[in-house]
Amino acid sequence: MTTWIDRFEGLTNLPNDVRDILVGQSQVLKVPAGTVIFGPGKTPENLLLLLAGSVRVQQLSESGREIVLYRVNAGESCVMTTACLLAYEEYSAEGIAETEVEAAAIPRGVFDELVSKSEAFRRFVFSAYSKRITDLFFVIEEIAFQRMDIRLAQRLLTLSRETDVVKATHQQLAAELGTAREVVSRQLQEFQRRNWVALTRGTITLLDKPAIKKLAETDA
Amino acid sequence: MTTWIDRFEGLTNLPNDVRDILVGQSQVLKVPAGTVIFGPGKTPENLLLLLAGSVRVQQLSESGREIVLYRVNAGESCVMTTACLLAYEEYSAEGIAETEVEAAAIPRGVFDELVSKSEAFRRFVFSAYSKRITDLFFVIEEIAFQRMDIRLAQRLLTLSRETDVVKATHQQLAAELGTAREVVSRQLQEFQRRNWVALTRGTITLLDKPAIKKLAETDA
DNA sequence: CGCCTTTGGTGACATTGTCACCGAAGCGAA
DNA sequence: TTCGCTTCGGTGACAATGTCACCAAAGGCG
Repeated sequence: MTTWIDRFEGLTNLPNDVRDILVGQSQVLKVPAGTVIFGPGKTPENLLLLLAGSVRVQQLSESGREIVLYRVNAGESCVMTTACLLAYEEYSAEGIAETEVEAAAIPRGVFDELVSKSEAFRRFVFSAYSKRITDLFFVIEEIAFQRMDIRLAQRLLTLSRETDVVKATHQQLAAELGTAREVVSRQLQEFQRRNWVALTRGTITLLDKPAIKKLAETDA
Repeated sequence: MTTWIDRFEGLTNLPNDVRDILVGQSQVLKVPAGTVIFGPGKTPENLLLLLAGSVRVQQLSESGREIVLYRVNAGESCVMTTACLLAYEEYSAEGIAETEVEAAAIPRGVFDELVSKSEAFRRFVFSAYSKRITDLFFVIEEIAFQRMDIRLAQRLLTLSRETDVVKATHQQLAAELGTAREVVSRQLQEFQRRNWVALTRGTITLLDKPAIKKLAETDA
């Protein structure tokens, strides 16, 4: 029998008893876009394994500025939810459903039981943690050492996916990169001047992806 | 009987059988200052629990610049070593013994066994992961949003500990903060002009800690 | 249509990063 | 000791980025 489990690469080889626990004790749920999955004052009770949609994890500073830390996509687990369960310290990050999200929710107790019983599940969990940590290392390196025009080019390519359009305000792009709106506006104007993009209110159309890609890969 | 285990807050309540495994299957070792504990091309075989000394974890960029991510102190575990064991992706961080380090080394297999058998040990491990992740969130927030003079003031206070002296070159301080030497030099000159510090080759003497502290806590 | 909110543009300025280059401080060997 | 080398720190010019105040255009809504 195939279940949602098979969508997770790290979980395909679980023994049957573990699969049964995972399927039987968890619940598949849907949350609408915009839902705050976790955040200050909102501790999740479950570990989420994303079946569809994506969750944006971002940091809010006291000064009101934001920065996107990473995204959790279908087939990945949101380990911050397990981290939150322990709530080591007050954290200031929050996770928001960017699209409608379908996920398998594993209650805390079941999570603990699975970690105890299954080596494969342990691997899955620790591997997810490691990935997030290396993601954060990457974010730090980008912020500290990478030029803003290169980071913006990279982000535009990421956000456009297979299309040529990015639906986002300059303010939202600034939050993606942890910078100020004016900086994004100026960079986009420069890209426009080079005929790389067309700008309209709320959307950036990529006219010359190869050129943008070339900049994005500068020194990478 | 007291063992090194009692130096770890999260491990004091382990059942006896788990304690026995931990003590019997691990090895206490010492490494000299400057040893690279883990890093690109150097995968550790053990989870380290620090009994004495400290490990500096830092990121190297291709361009040759560095930034200190966090430090692991006595009583803490170096979870990056477990992350490395899984080696999700190639990581570019490295851990270096800042002082002589005494640590309990838990082999990979024993670590896995303990995670499986003991709920308390699981808590300990996940709590350590959570702490590191929140540490990294903090680093990101600092880099992205905090002024350099404030960050330098904070770092000087941290590095001086109970003394009034920081033994470090401007270059080393720049690596602490992920900035350029010139920036550190200029900020220190400004501090000197205000009679907050005295500068000699390789050492910064803090003359007016309260004033430095006041700056460090600006808007905190 | 007119009002209002959101979005983006602009210039001035502060802060931080980069580059090229220099001089001073220490260190070791002759 | 003195010479020569390396490391450390200082400096000015400039580029890139962040901040602030303010304005104008676009779109939504009654």
